[in-house]
Amino acid sequence: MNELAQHIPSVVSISDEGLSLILDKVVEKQYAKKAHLLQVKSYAREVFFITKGCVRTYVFDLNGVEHNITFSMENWWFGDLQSFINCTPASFNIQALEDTTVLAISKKNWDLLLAKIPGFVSYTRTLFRNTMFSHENRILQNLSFTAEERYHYFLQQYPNLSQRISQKHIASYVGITPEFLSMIRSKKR
Amino acid sequence: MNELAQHIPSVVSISDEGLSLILDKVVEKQYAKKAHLLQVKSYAREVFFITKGCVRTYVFDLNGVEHNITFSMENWWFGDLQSFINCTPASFNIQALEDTTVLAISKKNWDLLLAKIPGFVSYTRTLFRNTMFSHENRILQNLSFTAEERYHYFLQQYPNLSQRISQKHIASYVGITPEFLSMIRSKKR
DNA sequence: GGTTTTTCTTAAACTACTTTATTTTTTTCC
DNA sequence: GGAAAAAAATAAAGTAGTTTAAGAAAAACC
Repeated sequence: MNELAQHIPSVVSISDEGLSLILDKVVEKQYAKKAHLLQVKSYAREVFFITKGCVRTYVFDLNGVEHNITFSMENWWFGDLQSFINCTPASFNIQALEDTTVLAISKKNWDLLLAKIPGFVSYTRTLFRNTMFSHENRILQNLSFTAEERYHYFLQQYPNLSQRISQKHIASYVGITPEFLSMIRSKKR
Repeated sequence: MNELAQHIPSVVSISDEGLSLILDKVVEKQYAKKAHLLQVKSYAREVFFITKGCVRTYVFDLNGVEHNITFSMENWWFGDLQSFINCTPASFNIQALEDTTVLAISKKNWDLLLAKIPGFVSYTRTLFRNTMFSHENRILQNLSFTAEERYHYFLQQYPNLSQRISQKHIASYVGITPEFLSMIRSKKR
């Protein structure tokens, strides 16, 4: 829980009681590499703060091809917020890419914390905003960058992650084939 | 103001006093076709609710090429939220594509309404969420759709807008050249 | 209302990226 | 630790989308 106890005060100012109430409401869970934390069409009953490992959020397109939308690693929140907040079926799959430890919070406790702890309201608002801003940036990258530029943007946005996950997954995130990513990489040396 | 007075209660339940206080704090403004409501590097001191006309939000990439990020039309909120909320220089340009009437709200009044009116908090939270969800969808479209599919997605997401704005701007939104959009369109008949 | 400017169309040559296929390297797992 | 499976590299042929150019249509503007 330590990681979350440090993360929240680094984003917003919050009372000690508020912080410990939040820590009270999260549950540690472990997932083996390749395990799924969420599948499309099921319900996202929790969102997660990751303390160890990494996960990918991905979808299948109409042709059955997988596309990685985001990666999440230590000290990031993730989940299918759309499904979680509106209680609708999930549109994303989430899978552990390494053995992964998370802190999970249920919808009931989420709403309870929002109602009781003003610091949690601003904390989550900040998280949402940042997510929105990074999405805006990503849309822009996709419109204006070449494959090679998008790959380098990935490298800087997810430092070290390229050593931890397969190129296949990076290529899917960047929006190209693994073969073409391989070409880009070999050109560089 | 009428349009906004109808829009807010269609999204959240709100007291009559709350609603009229909000209407009190917005200012109607007019912009001629081609006028700019915001330029990159200036400060977004207001966000806007559009009652007549339409605008585009766009950027220049590193090669000086314009890319349209979103269009906004009647009954939509728009603005550079990142700049508005964090008081940082804007990263977007916003330009009227028709003679346009908006209701503008300043940061000061925005914060005042957030503090005073719980209904405004949930209203804006809903708007932010929807924006986030539509961004997620757009990222997915960009990764998995062909140019032709993205064009048809534009047509259904912005009904009627294709009759109001030039194909040049649609092509830029879809992420292709006007020439290729012209080819896609001629193929269809 | 006619001139200028912008937008749209069409087409040919070109390029960034994909597809398919084969081989090599790395990882998984009993 | 060795067999099987998955991932990565390389290369040739194919395709979606770009570039350039030039003419036609529409819109903008004194």
